[in-house]
Amino acid sequence: MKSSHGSRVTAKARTRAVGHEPKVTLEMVAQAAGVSPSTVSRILNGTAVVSADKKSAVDQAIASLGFIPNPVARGLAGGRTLSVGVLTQSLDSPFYGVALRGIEEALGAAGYSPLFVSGHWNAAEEARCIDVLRSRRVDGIIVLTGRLSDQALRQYAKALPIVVTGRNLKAPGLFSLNFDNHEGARLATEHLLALGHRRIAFIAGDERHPDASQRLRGYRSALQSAGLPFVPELLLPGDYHEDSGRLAVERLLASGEPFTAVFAANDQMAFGAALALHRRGLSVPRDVSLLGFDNLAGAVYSIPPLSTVHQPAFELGQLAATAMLQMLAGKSPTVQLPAPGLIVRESCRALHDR
Amino acid sequence: MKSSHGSRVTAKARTRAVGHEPKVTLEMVAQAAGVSPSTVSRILNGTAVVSADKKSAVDQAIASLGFIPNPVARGLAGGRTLSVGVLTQSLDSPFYGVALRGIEEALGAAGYSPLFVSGHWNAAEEARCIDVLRSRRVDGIIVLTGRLSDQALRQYAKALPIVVTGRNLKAPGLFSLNFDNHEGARLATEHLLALGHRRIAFIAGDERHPDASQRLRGYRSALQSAGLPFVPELLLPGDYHEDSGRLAVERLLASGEPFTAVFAANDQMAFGAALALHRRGLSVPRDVSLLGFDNLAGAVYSIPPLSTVHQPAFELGQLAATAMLQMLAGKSPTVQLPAPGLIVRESCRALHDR
DNA sequence: CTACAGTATGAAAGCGCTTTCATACGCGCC
DNA sequence: GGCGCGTATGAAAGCGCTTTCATACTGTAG
Repeated sequence: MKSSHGSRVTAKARTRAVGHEPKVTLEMVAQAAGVSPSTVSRILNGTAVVSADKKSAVDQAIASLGFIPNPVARGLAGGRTLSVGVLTQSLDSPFYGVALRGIEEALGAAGYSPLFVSGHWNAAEEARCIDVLRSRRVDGIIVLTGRLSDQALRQYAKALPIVVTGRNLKAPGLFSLNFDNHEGARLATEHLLALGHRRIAFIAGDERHPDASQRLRGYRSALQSAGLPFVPELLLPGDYHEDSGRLAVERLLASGEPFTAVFAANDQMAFGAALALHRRGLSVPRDVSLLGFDNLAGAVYSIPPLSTVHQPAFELGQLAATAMLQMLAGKSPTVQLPAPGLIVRESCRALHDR
Repeated sequence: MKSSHGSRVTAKARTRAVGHEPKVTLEMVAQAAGVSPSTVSRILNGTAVVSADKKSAVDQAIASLGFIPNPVARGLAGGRTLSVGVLTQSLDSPFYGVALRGIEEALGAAGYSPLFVSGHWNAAEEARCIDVLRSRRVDGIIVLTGRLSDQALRQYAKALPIVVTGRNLKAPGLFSLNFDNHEGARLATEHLLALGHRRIAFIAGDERHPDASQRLRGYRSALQSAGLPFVPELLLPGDYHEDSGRLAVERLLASGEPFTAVFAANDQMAFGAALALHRRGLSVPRDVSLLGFDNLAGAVYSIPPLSTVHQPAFELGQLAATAMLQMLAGKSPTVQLPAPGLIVRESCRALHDR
């Protein structure tokens, strides 16, 4: 640091001069209220009983000085940072983006801040993200799906409260919030069945995702309940991205396998499928019925508007955050996700022939 | 995960199993390397010259202990937290989501973490967000558009480096990164003009957004250059959301005003417009040509694939972060956004008649 | 050979808060 | 009335790091 023109200017003084922030500290509050810093801290955190008159004096000092506790100092001293880490897979996912919003809202209302990191569906990267979060001393971590092993998660939960979505595992310090994907897929398939469809293609998601395999099982179990055989040729692999949906339909069309409906394991693949159908001059729903899963914002504006299974992304985020808050407060989470529901729009039609 | 030979459990693994972090501190590193904490800190930050042998001893101690500096303590002591605040408007925006990913990536590569907050297009809320960020001692703030006044931004920049997108203002400690919306809209309009369209409707964005009004001006200036009159009836108000696009087209259709093309100031409104057209049995591009702006991920999979102006959201984020990093390093940012470009897909057709 | 810059390093003082720990002050009880 | 005990409060010790400030130790000029 260069010392400047003769006069001693400390870094601190300089920041003050430039930055407008008066930087009120807890100590100043204590002084103004005529009490000790410990007392102020106790009032701030409700850690102990203080006499009513001191409390009011401190409250007043806080108000008049405009004191805002420094979360960084708090984090160092107390071990709590009032921040919770959120491990998501990508920030720009149309589905998880909404969940993040839910998390932010619920956390913010409680004075907590979320710290988002993206694992990009890669266990090693996710593990690195968790390390970042822990080094930043978050008070807890919300894990949105991802590929970390249950084992790893349980491990983390020993050090820090964890809320995880898309899994079913119980462990101390660990709460999981799961959506009934099986039921959702079953519902969707039944809808198609009820409309008279018998040859329903299914575009699956990556089977490493538990939710993807659950959806597949839901499809199969609806078929089975209807006494219909499972036709392997109608099961197309996908990866939850648009392009895999497009490819799947192209392959299906090329195979010559007859079908009257396509059920995609998520909306993004349904969008891709719609494009492939459109390119072949096939109209939805006249020639082929199309059904998605997730109820993304875009589903309303696809052409035609896509029928789909509603997955409550916003609530998912909100509830995950609520559960975390409950754990942080030492309570045992009680939240539960709403049941799946079908959203019927215009992409499926009833078959009258056959 | 690396596999260890045999069934040996490392000490680290064992401590983890107990749920007790090793918590290596700088002091332990110092001790292990036989130097003082100050020296370790100096090596970590490159703040001063240290002899080569001590440096290597420290480096080795760091590696073998697996030391990770505690950002919280760093933040308290040094005033730097290696985190930068990002004020976005909503986490689940298809456009800004991508920008956030760019920011995360560029920041992460430099060891910084982003702290996202959403202002929801509300100046008061944005101001509150900025306060949160400052109380968390971020080293700088990236502001993605928003409604804060230039004045307020300049003010903030006195205390903290600021990078802002979607504006053109110069101030000390403030860097702005702007996309040429006017040119983009001009380009797009010219494209329609070149295809023979003469009655081009324009669905505008909220005029309070500088970019929205720039796009409108681009549209008008292209019209003017072509010697075409500006028809007020063809200018429809919108708010950048899908539904306003739908409504705009419905109103336009109801008005009876003839038109052969619709240029929406962003893709989201174009999607809404497409739906309204579809509902009226109008085909894109056969009956009406449709052009968007932004080149959202969904534009590729809309039906038909939407021609649009490419706005480099990812680069925008990346470059904003890079600029911030440069400012943080005491340099003056040099980054610049790429020029607008038209993405021609299948939503516009050439007019041969008339 | 002493004196004086110049350097690498260590000791120590914080950063702003939380949390023991200790102290003084009642209070009821035998 | 002395003893123990519970209670409100303050003093002080950290949390893990950065950053003066001071100190040995160079090397070189006088």
